[in-house]
Amino acid sequence: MNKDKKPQENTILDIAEALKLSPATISRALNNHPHVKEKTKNDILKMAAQLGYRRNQMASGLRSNKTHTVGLIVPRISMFFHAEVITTIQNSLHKHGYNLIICQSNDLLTMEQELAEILYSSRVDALIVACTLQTTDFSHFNRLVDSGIPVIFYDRVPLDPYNATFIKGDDFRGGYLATSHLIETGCKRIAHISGKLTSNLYQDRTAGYRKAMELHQLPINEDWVFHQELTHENAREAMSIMFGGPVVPDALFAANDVTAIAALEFAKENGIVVPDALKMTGYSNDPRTSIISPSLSTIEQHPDLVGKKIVEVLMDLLKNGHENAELKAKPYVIPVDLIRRMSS
Amino acid sequence: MNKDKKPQENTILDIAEALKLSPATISRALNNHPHVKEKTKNDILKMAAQLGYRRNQMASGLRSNKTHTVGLIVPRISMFFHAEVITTIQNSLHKHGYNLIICQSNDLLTMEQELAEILYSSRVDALIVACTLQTTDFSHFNRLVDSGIPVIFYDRVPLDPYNATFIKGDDFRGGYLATSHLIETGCKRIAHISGKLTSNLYQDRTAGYRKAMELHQLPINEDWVFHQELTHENAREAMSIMFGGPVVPDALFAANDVTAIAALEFAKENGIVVPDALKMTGYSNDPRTSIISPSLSTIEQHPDLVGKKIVEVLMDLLKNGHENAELKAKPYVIPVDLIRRMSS
DNA sequence: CAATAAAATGAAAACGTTTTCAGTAATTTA
DNA sequence: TAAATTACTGAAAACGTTTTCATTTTATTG
Repeated sequence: MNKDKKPQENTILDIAEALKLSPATISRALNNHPHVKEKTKNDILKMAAQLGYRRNQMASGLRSNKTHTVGLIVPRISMFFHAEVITTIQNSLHKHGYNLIICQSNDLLTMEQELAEILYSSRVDALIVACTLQTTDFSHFNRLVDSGIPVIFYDRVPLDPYNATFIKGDDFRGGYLATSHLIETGCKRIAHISGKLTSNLYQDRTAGYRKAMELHQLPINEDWVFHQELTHENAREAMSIMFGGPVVPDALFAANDVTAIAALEFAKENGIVVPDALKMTGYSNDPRTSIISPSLSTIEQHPDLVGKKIVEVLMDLLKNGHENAELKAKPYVIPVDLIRRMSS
Repeated sequence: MNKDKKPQENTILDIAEALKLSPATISRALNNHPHVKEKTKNDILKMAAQLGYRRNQMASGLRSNKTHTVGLIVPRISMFFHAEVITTIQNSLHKHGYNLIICQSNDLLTMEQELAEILYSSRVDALIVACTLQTTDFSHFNRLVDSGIPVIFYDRVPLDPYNATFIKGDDFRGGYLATSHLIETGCKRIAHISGKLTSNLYQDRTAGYRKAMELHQLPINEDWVFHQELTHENAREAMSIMFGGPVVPDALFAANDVTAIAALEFAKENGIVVPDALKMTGYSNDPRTSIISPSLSTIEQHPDLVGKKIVEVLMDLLKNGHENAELKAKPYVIPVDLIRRMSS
């Protein structure tokens, strides 16, 4: 191993000196700027490799005001959907030569605000955000937006018109598909456990549910429509309320898989046979839904497509700046699909 | 919103000018350097807040050679264990004022090498790595180590003596616990599906298995010990080999949960009743293991403890430099626990 | 072959901090 | 009160790039 006193980094100046060229030329060659002779460029590249040169991102960033780093704020990376989206984003960004700083808000608004500040002062070139469920005010992103840093929202996106790009799944269609499917299998008394309506996700999924019911002229029992935090416990609670009554549902559309799984467990424990007595669908295609028995029907959100689209839009934004107003105007909607399994 | 032509960033110079002080003093105050008068410091802090000042990390990093950013290379963030570890790392680093750049190698050695290069040139202050299963040569990290950048390995760690800190689960004990448990429930013909022995993980888990068998004077049928890539398909293949023979195992210790789940599915499909005819344990406590029926016994690796320890060691390394040779000498081993469930 | 245009290179000034060294103000000591 | 400390502040030089503008070299044209 290197035993020199100073394992000094080789800089652009070292290359310049070795080749009797100016640092300016070296810089240009390294960024393959058009106006540098082919031969000199090759020489420079060769020498750079030989000296083990690595660009100092900080110096570069300081001067050019570009970090080649993108920030990401997400509620929790352990949520399957997000993990998949992140993976895709990361891999595609990598191809474009960008780094990704991933931050978790733990679904806490204060954390989200703090992270936005930090990423701002880290001078990320762009920011990708999946909001907290509580986020209804977006002023903590203003700083970024005002500074001309592209901010892209996905999945959980602003409800009010906000001057940023966003990419979302077709939650309305998802709700509609899930509910229609249950109706087609012959169910008439369809319950729905959903999240708080502060989030676009649940507004849309619920709207899809209502639309499907309406189209098939089925009445909605409002006692069977829940808007609550989608935890395991809340799901069991809702189930016990519904199945404690005189009339019980014959189907359940759960707005996420955690709830569906909890409901299924409750059913199994209480002798409610799924799918005979109760048919069910979840939402997100969490890996657990295919493992549990009976396996759960659910909605596939195509996290890979979401991730791809995010990067695609992002690169466009970074290249062409914000001139392209059209880009910001229209939200991108990623299609969803129903996955039929044993539970329905 | 700000409609000025230039929403210019306020710098340290703006604060200096506003307060008729020198930039040096501002810098000191902002880094609460001891030698600055309490009153001036307060003035400066107040003015900084008023001007909405945010330190420019790149300028700061360029000058001080510190980025306050830590790199992380991990095979896949969607693996439950890693997702949990990362979450803990991120949250604790955040408290210390550090950012985390998370990268996925997709379990590809070439990717790992490339990422190490990139993170090096991004000048991360430290690097945390969970290696690829194929990684047996670690020279791509030399560059970092030689430059004095702390490199910490966890989970999948170098086998050969390598000049870096590492933190691992007690895989030997995990293998031993799982196997002993199966033996205690009365099993005698215990099979073992494990990963390739190029990784410390499987070397140790297998060693634990062998030790337990030996201590209880049970013979090991080497046809029932598999070392293969731990995929769904391979697991089913192994099962079909074992259960195609004249004598069949009465227990299986699978070296990860994916394999255990696949094996359990195979058993269910082929009328092998778990746990009556076959008892099983997995490894990692993936959320799916508690959902599947029968629920799978497994080994809890305490990802939160792993994450905490990583950051603890890292901070020590960053503060005290590498002088503390003792730190590097001894590997940190995080305890594991057996979780008993219905499958055994 | 001169005149001009185009291509390739260089000199030097940024970018926003931190830090060394020196200097001034405030405090203590003799 | 002068001398010697100590506490605080400032001037200026870094850090390693990129970029503007000027300059030199090379190619093209009439």
